[in-house]
Amino acid sequence: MNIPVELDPSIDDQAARAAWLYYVGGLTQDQIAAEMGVSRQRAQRLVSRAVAAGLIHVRLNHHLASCQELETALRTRFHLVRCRVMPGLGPDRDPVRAIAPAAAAELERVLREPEALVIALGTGRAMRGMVEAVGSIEAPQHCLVSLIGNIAPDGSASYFDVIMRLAEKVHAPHYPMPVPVISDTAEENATFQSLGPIRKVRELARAANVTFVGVGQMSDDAPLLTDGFLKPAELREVQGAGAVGEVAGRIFDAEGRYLDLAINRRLGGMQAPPTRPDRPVIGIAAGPSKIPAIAAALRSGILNGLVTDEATARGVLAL
Amino acid sequence: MNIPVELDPSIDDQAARAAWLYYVGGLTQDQIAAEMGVSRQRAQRLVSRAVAAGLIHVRLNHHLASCQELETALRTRFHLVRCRVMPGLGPDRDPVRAIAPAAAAELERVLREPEALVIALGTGRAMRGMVEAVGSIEAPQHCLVSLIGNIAPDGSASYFDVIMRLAEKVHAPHYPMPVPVISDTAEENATFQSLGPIRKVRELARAANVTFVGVGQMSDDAPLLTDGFLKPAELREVQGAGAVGEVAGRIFDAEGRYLDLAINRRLGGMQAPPTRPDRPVIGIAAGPSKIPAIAAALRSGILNGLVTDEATARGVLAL
DNA sequence: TCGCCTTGTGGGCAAATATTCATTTGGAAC
DNA sequence: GTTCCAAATGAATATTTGCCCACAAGGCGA
Repeated sequence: MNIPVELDPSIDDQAARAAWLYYVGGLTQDQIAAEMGVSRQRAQRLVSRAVAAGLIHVRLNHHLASCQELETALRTRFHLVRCRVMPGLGPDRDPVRAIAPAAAAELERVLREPEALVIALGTGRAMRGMVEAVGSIEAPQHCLVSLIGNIAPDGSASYFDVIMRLAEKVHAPHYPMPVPVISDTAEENATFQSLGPIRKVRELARAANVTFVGVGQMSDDAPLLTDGFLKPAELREVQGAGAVGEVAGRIFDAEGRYLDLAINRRLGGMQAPPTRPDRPVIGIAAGPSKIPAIAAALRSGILNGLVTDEATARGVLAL
Repeated sequence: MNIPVELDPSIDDQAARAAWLYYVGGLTQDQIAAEMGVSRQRAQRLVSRAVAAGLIHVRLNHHLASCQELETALRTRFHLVRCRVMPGLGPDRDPVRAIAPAAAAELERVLREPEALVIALGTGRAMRGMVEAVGSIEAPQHCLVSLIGNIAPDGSASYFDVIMRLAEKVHAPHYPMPVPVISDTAEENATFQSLGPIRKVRELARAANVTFVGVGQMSDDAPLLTDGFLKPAELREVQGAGAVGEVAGRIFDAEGRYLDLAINRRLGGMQAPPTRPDRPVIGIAAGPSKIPAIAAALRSGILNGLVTDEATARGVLAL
C-alpha cells in the first residue's frame, strides 16, 4: 500500500493544478486559493505562470466556414495534400501565434503514425512556435532530421534549436545537422559537407517521409538578414537576381525556381526534398510580407502542404 | 480565382472566432468587439457560448507528480493496462468534469488507430461527458457497439445516447442495442434477446477490442435507482445480497464477483467482455461514493483500465 | 555583520469580465 | 393585422482579474 502524499509539490505542479482548476474546473482564483491553501495573488500568479510556461494548451475545435473555403481553394489551386487555414488574430499580432497550434496538430498527426517515419524539419520562428505548441506525446519510433545547419554566424550552436526541443518532447532519435548554416567560404562548406557523418544525415533527410519547413521572404525584412546570415549588400544582390523567398535557406524567384547564386556554395544543410503525394513537404508560414514567397513556393511545388492564416491565404489566392 | 468573402457567418463561426481571438490571440473582449464589429456584450456572449458549446478545448500539458504516482500505484496494484488519474476539482464539484477530458483523450487514442477496431461502450454520465469532450476526429474505420439497451423505463429510446452522439462525431458505423435496459419480465427480455439482429449486436460486442464503461455504485444514491431502473425495494434487496457496484448494469459484490440475482434475467444488453491485456476494458468513473465499486471491479479484473480523479484514486488505494 | 540584490508576497486599485434586468426585436400563431 | 412568446440586445452593476508597489526573506560578497 503506497499512497503518495502531497509533500512539496514543485512549482510547476502547483501552477498546473491551479491552471487546471481555473480552466477546466471553472473555479475563480479565490476558490483556487482556498482549495490550495494559498493567497489569491499566488493563485493568480500560478495560473499565469502555467500559461506562460505553456502548460496549458487551448485548441479551437471548430472549422470556421470561411477558413474551410480558403483551404479548399488553396488545395485545388496548388494540388496540396495537406492544408490548414486558421483565423487571423488581427493585423498587428504575430501570425505565428495563430498558426502554431494548427501546425502542432499537423505534426502530432504525423508523430502518432505507428510505423517508423523520417521527419525532416527546417528552422525559423514558425517552426519554433510549432514545436512549442506540441503536447506531450511519445513517438520514439520516428526519426527527426534537420535540413539546416545548426551553427549560427556567431558560432553558437542553436539556431532556434527546433530538432532538439522536439526530440526532447517526444523522445525520438534526432539528427541535427552539425554544420554552419552558412559558411564564410565555399571551401569551408565543402569540407563540412564531405564529412562522413554529415553525409549520413543528408541521406536520411533526402528520404524524409514528411518535411516541415518555414518560408522566408526576401524583402528588406528577410529573416536571413535579420538573423545575420546575409549582409545587406548580399540581400540587395539576390533581390536584384529576382529572389522573392527561401525555404531551408535555398532562395527562389517569383515562379518558385531555385536561383543559382554564389552564396549557395556557402550554404550548409540541404534543400527541402522534392514533393511527392506520399511525401508531403509542409510549409508553416503566415504574414503579409511572406505572401509572394509562399505563393511562389506553392506554384512550383516546392511545397505541397501549407499551414497559414486567413489573411495570408487570401493574399496568396489573390496573386 | 474564388476568394471567399465573409457574408453571413453562422453564430457558431462567430463564437469560435471570438473565442479564438480571446484565448489564442489574448485580445480583450473590447478588442474582439472592435475587430468583429459587434458590441462588447455580444463579444462576451460569443466567447461564453463557444466555451459552453465545447468549441474550445483546454488541455493540461503536464503530468502532476502526485497524479503520476497514483497512476503507477494503481497500475501495479491492479495490473492495469491503461490508467489515468486527473487532478480533482474540489470536493463539491462534479468529478465527471475533471475526468471527461482525459477519458476523451483515451478514446481518441483508440479512434486514431488505423486498423478497424470494435469499440464497445456503456452508458452513464461519465460516458456522456467523455463523448462530449471528444474533439472532431474522423474514424469511419471503427465500429461502435453498445453494451446496454437504449430503451429507458419510460419507453424513450435514448438513455444518454452515448453511441449515437459519438458516431455522429466520428462518422463510424454504430450498433445500438435496441432493447429495454431492463424489461418488466424475464420472458419479455428473453424474447428481445432471441431476435436475430440483437444476437448479431451481442456477438459484435463480445469481440470488442476495446471497451469503455462507467461504474455505478449500489449505495442509496445508485444511478440504477436515480435513473429509474431499480425500485427502492429492489435496491435494498440487492444491497442485502452484498451488491456494491455495477458495470453495464451487471451487479457485483465487494470482491467484484457478479451476483446471481433475479433481476439479471430482466436485464437487456450484455456484460462487459472479459478483460485481456490486448482487449482493455476501461472504467471511466470518479466520486467518493463510487470508491468501493471501483475497487471491487478492479480487484476481480472486471476492469483492466481506469480513468479517475485524484481523490477517488486515493480512496481506492486506501481500501 | 552589514549592506545589497534578487526573489517572492500581500494589499490595493484600475481594468476587464460576468451577470442581471428591462427592453426590443423577430417570428409564429391566431 | 394583432398578439404573444422567446430570443437577443444593451445598460447597469457586481464580481473577478491583472498589475503595480511597497515590503520582507534569504542568499552573497565585502
